[in-house]
Amino acid sequence: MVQKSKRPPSAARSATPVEPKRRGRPRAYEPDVALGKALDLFRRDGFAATSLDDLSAATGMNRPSLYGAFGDKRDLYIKSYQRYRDDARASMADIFRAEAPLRERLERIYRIALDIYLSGESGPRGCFTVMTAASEAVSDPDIRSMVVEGLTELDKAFGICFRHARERGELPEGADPAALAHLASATIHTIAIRARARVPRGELEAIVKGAVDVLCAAK
Amino acid sequence: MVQKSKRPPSAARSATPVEPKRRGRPRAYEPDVALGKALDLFRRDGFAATSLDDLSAATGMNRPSLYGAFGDKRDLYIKSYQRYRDDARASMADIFRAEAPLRERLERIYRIALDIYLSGESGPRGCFTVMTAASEAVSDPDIRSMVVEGLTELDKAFGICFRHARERGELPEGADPAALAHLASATIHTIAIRARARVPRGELEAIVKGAVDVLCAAK
DNA sequence: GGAATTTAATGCGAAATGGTACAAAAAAGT
DNA sequence: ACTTTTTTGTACCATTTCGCATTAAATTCC
Repeated sequence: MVQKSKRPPSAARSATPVEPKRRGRPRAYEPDVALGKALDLFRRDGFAATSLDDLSAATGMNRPSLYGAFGDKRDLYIKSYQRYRDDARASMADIFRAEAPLRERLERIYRIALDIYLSGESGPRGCFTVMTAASEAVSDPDIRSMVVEGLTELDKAFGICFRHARERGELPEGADPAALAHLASATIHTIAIRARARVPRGELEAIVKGAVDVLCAAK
Repeated sequence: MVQKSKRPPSAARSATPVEPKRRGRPRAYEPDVALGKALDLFRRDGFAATSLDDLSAATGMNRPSLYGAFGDKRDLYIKSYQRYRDDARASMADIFRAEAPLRERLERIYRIALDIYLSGESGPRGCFTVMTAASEAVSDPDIRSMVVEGLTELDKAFGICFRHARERGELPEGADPAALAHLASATIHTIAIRARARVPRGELEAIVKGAVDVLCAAK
């Protein structure tokens, strides 16, 4: 009894306009909700320490249903990670796309990042990529390529920010957008790690402020 | 048959001058060597995915011996982590203590870091703190305090570097040593993560170079 | 109402896991 | 030679783990 048993009220998420009248017994769960619960668990405990029983309890689906809906444990892990990346990308896309001064854009990105990393009922959940996916990346090529993709995507988004800023005169001509972008990504990574170690938000914000100051005043 | 069965040739490590004639059956393993093997495993697979059988096979000790020598799995994990931190600290201590120009010190630190993160027979081993300890930190207060300690230790060491550099005129008066130190730590963290995702050394070195350029030319 | 279809629920089973009991082995002391 | 002490090696136990086979339930189509 984890999920609410509402069925009629349209779709829970975006791309499910009208259910086209399924044939057999109706599902007792909403896949998107279940995937979100699985994501939370994987993010908290990692791949190995999360059992199918845990996932079953959290999603409200019994194991065979889980298996039928998402495949085996690794499939579910990968789908969870995809979902995490989609969510994270969506929550940052607007800011990266917006036309705002460099400092403001950075501050907003980092605020979002802190929200993501620090949320969680049983302690800060940290970043999926940093905390568990990177570990799996060594031995699993598929996860590895997702991690690399995520990392370079962030680098590129920051890179565009800094290039923009340089063009607008917010940064001197000699500034190196790629290097600054890597430092901006590194700041994301360092606060993800520290958040997981329960460093309080105030300290993380101080670290972010220092980083933003340096990045906005580069050479 | 993992460890070599040499007994007489003095001590393998530092603080074991002369064995004072132990009473019972002699050990078939050298604790330091065994701990190193355990460390490698934990670093590669994390806490949950490393089984006592794996540890037993890698160390050449059977489970009861393991248990007797190091305690239960968590004890062994913590001792492995302590060993890792001791080793890492030792390999960087000289550089942090040396009187050298800022850029040179940074470059040497990062070279050591890359050596540590990229070594490993079955893929890059990454950083213990970043890859596995931080994950455990949320739920285990002891591990958490070790992680926080390690992070702040690195911050402080970098902080001293930058403060020194400012006093010597390598950095302008307005430079903020603490902020720069956090960025230097963040660079350590980002290369640890990327190394784990098998990003090739060349790319990591490029990231480091860019970071060093920015940090040495701060405001 | 009955067949077809899709899902839920129960539960099995083989393997792995963390931990330990217990006897045999190897050394030192007497 | 015999006891004492310490470690090894085998085997075991209770639990957990993942995956699936099978049966029961709920819905649509005819």
